[in-house]
Amino acid sequence: MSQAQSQHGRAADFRNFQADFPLQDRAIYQTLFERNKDRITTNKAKFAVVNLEKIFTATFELTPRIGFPMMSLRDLSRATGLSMGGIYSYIESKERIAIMVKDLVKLVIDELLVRAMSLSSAPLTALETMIREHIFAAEMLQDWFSFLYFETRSLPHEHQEDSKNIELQIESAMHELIDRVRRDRDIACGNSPIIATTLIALIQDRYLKPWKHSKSGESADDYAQQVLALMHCAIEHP
Amino acid sequence: MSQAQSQHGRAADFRNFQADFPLQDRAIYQTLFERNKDRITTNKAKFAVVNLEKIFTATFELTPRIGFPMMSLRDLSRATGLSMGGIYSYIESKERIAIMVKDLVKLVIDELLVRAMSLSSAPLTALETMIREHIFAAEMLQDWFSFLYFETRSLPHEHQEDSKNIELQIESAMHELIDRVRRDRDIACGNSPIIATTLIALIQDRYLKPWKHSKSGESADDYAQQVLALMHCAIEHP
DNA sequence: ACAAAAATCGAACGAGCGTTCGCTTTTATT
DNA sequence: AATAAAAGCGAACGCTCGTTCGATTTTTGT
Repeated sequence: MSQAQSQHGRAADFRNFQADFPLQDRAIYQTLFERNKDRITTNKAKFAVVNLEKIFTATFELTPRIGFPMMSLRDLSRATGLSMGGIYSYIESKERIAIMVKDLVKLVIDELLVRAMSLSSAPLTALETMIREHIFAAEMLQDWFSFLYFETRSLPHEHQEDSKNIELQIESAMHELIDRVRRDRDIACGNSPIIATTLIALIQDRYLKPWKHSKSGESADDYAQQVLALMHCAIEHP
Repeated sequence: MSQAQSQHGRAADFRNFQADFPLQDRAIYQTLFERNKDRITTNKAKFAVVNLEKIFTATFELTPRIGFPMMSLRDLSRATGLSMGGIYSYIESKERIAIMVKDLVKLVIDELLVRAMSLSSAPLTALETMIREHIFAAEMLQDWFSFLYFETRSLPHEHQEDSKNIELQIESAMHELIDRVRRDRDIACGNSPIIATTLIALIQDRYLKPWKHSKSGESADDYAQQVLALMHCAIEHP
C-alpha cells in the first residue's frame, strides 16, 4: 500500500502523494547527479549524493535571508563544511546551482502536466488532480520552488525564459481544462483566464510565503481543498 | 473636475484615480527628497528631483533583468549619466536605494488603508475601494511595488520585516472587512482568510508579472472589475 | 598492506565591488 | 563681473568575490 512500484499511483491526499512521489531525500540528489554527470568531476554517486545534498541544503538555508547573489561561495563553504575546491567538483560555476534548481523544478512540473493532461476523459478530475498535485509537490520541494521564483533573475537569459515558460504552460493548461469543464456544462467561458491566474497565484502564495502559511498551521490537504472549493464556485458562477 | 484640491477625491475608475493621485512624476521625487533631506547632501530640490528621477528610473530599468545585488553602482553611473560621487550625494549607501523604495510603497499603502478603513459605514464599499485603489496605485507605481517584492531580501533585517508587515496589514484589513460584509448578510465566515489571500495574490500577480499581463493588454479597470466579480462570488458562496 | 586513482583541500589570483575625498565646474549672490 | 557656495566629478583605496590548480588526503582495487 505504501510502496509504489508503479510510477503513476494516483494520490488524492498528501499522505498518498508522499508515498508515491519519487523525488525525496537521496533520490533528489541522485537525479541531480545523473542529469549533470558531464559537468561534475566527481564520478561516484556515493560521494556526489552526500555533497550535493550539503550544497543545496546550505543554499536554501542562506538564500531566503540574504538572496542568492549575496551568498558567497565562502558562505557556502562554511555552511557545507566543504572547501572551495570541493564545491567546485560539483558545480562548474556559482550560477550552475541556480540552473540545477530550475531543471529539477521543470522536471517535476513537466511530468505533473503530462500526467494530468493525459486524463483527458474527465477535465474536472484532471484539473483537480493538477492543482492538488502541484500544491503537494511544492509542499515537498518548497525550497526548490521558492528559490526558482525569487532567484530567476540570477539565471542566464535563456534559463530565465525557461522559468517563465513553466508558469505559462501550467496556466494555459488550466485555462484549457476550465473551458472544457464549462463547455460540458454550457457555462460561459469569459473569465476562465482570471480563474487560471487565480489558481496559480494561490498555489504560489503557499510556497512563497511560509511566514504567512506556516503560522496558520493549515495542512496541505486543507489548503488544496479550499483552493478547489473556490475554483468550483468560480467556475459555476461566471 | 480633473484638478484635485481635496486630498481625498473618490475615484471609481482608473482615469479619475490618476487625476487625484498625488504621487506622480516630479511629485514622487519631491516627496522622496523631503523625506530623506537629512541623508542627502544636495540641498536644492531643483537638483535633487532631477537626479533622484535619474537614479530610480535607471534602477528600475536594470534591476528586473539582473537583480538589485548584481546592479553595480558603475552600471548605475553609466545609466544615469551621473558620476559615482554624484550618485553618493543622493544616497549614503547602495542599500539606501532599496530602503527608499520600501518607504515610498509603505507610504502609499498606509494611506490607502487608512482611507478605505475610514469608510466604516459600508464594509463592502470599503473593501471594493481598497482593492480597486490598490490595483490602480500599483499600476501607477508598478516598478516600485515590483522592486519591493523581489528585492526585499536586499533590505536590512528591520526593513525586511516592515515589508512583510505591509502585506500582513492589508490582508488582515481585508479579512476583517469580508467578515463584516458576511455578518451583515448572515453568511458563514469560514473561508474568509483564503479569500483575503486570493485578493492580495491577484493584486500582486498583476504588478509582478508584466510579461503575462501586459501581453493581454487588459486595462486596470477591467482587471479590477474581474477581481471584484470573483470576490463577490466567493463571498456569497461560502 | 600497498600502490594507483579519485576526491578534497585551501592559498593565491585577478577582477570588480562599494565607498571616499580632494578637485573642478556650475550656480547663486552681490 | 566677481566671488562665495553648492553641486558634480572620477581616480584611488581596501576589500571580497568567483575561480583555479598543485598539493594532500581518502578511497579503491589487488
